[in-house]
Amino acid sequence: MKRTSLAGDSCPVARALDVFGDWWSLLIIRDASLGRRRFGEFQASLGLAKNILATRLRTLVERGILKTVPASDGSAYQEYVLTPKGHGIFPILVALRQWTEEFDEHPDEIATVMVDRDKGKPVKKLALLSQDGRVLGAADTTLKPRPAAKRARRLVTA
Amino acid sequence: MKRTSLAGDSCPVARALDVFGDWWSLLIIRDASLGRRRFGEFQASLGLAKNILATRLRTLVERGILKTVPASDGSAYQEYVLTPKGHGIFPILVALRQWTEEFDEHPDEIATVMVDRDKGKPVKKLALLSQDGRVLGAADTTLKPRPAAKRARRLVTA
DNA sequence: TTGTGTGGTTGCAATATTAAACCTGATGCT
DNA sequence: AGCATCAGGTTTAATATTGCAACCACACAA
Repeated sequence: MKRTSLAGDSCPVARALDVFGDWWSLLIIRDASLGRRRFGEFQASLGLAKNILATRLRTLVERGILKTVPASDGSAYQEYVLTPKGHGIFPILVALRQWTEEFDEHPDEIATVMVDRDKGKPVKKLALLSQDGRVLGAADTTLKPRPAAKRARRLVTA
Repeated sequence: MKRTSLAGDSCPVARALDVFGDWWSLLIIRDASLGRRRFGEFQASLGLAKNILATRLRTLVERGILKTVPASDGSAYQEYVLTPKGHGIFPILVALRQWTEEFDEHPDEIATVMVDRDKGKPVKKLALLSQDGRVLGAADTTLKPRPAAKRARRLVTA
């Protein structure tokens, strides 16, 4: 009767959620992407129980989202930093942010705006483009079965 | 000792997660965006317990992500469809999908590819652009305090 | 070497998830 | 109309996860 795992699911959305789709993981990742690195920083920032934080950090490391490195201040402690796989989550954070900016009932409670570092101006909305450069909305897309490509090997060996 | 709510948080990422950041909601929304509408369809597709599905649907309706409409086949049952606020979640689903496509260890287990309906070709990666059209990565962005604008009213009345 | 901060682990109470049984109104069949 | 069945839930009870607080070990500072 465990919480059902989505790890084996064929839907890529479900597979992503299986990795960091729980209540806290994305917030930890957000904090990490803001430069937080230490256990105590995460705990203070998120206000979650220490045991929960400990297990989340452990599984995020196991799953290759975070890695531990020796503390940057020379002390014997360790720090948690994003791997490339973890940095790849950035667009998801942006998408979540932009959804709130557009649809939240109390946008005045949002504390920050994402700006480009160079000019300091707010970024544009994430754009989904076709290969020939058209902007696509949900209605302009469909899902197709994935081309078999590598899966063929299994059939060959069978 | 309830599950801590993120509703009042000032971070837009947290606010979004508070609305649909639990284990099942995003998958229900994904299904809805694929055209599933009926309780039984969701249940069969997701394989979750019916009581959980019932409560999730109820809260998603309460929060303005889904709305109920009379069944499209003329029967007396109701169906669940996305509101505009719900359709706005589409980019988040795309971002999750693309993360898995890029970083999953077993990409061969992904069943589908998102293509543009016109040409049938895979869509490009979501792009974050500055106002002058440069492509931005995480490192090219910062967060700035939100311009006070409407918040001023509170200060005035104080 | 005594004290304090960091980074956890452990135990327990509260809450959430799950599966399965049950219920109710709608639909279909004759 | 009368009966069976289906869609869409609710209820119940077992199990799992969360949250809090107390505890612990090591690092570091005086």
